Amino acid sequence: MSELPGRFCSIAAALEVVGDRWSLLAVREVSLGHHRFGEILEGTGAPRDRLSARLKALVEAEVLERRQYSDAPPRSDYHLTPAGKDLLPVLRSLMAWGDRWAVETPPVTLLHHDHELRPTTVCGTCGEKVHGADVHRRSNTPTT
Amino acid sequence: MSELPGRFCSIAAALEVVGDRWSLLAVREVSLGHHRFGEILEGTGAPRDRLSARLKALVEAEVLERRQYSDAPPRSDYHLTPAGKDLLPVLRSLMAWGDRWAVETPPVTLLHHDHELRPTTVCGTCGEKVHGADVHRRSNTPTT
DNA sequence: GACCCTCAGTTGGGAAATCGAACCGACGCG
DNA sequence: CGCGTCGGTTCGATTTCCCAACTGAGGGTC
Repeated sequence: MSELPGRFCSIAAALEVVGDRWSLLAVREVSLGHHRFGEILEGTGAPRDRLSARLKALVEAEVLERRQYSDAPPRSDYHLTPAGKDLLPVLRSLMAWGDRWAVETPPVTLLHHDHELRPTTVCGTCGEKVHGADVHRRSNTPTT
Repeated sequence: MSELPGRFCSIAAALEVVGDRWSLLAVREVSLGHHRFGEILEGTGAPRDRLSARLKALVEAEVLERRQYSDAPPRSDYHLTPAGKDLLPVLRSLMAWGDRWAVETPPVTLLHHDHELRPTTVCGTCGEKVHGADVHRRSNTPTT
């Protein structure tokens, strides 16, 4: 992780890992069950070399795991690590935003069990739905 | 919005708008109450020209609004539109991910009223906490 | 009015990332 | 042997990015 010029925060840190043009789309493809290079290539539309580099970086960052599933011919596929699975809420919120503000017709709907999923953020501590006005920042408590 | 080569989805559409290196950081700065160009510049660490271009694009995409608050000298500042405010859940989930997987020490804590906010995704329809295994995709219902 | 400062950009040129297309090597098939 | 597939890598051209310098409108001071 390089020295960042701006304010340090975990959003910037997260974007250092998955903030480029293709990473999140690659994670989306893997999460959709497309594990092989060619599938991810087609699903994302990324150039081969970019995808190759990104997958390498995501494996390095432990977002994806590369598994060799055949020796002859040598074939491997990509799977989500725990960190990768933890990106799914990010993808869901991004998709919800895109549905609302970046496309005319939402192309897919997520199903939660048998009904529509409407992703909603609540506070894990008190269970209450989160409204922007209720949230404030606290500097890191310097208690070592 | 250009023609995308890969699978069409709202995640890709969202990333077309805010998927570059500086957009989300700029939105973060504005959401933190830093509305002026110089503040956003310092907070993000972006080059001036990049930031200028990004802010222009975000205004164009109706994520930010530019308001002239002084004629002499001509000064304007940037505010979140409804679409911009709707990005806050994305930022929160990204921050939660970064806290967990991209930094050692979470530098800030969000407060919900007077206690720690732990962002959690629930289904808005049934209120149940969302687990990845419960979520499935449905193609767009072609019912016009 | 001369001088210097701030703020919000714009401009220019070089460095770096990105792109599409072509190529490569290991293998499988007939 | 010749062809096709899969998963990349390499190449050259294009695009984007970054940094530093400049602009331009105005303000503050003497």
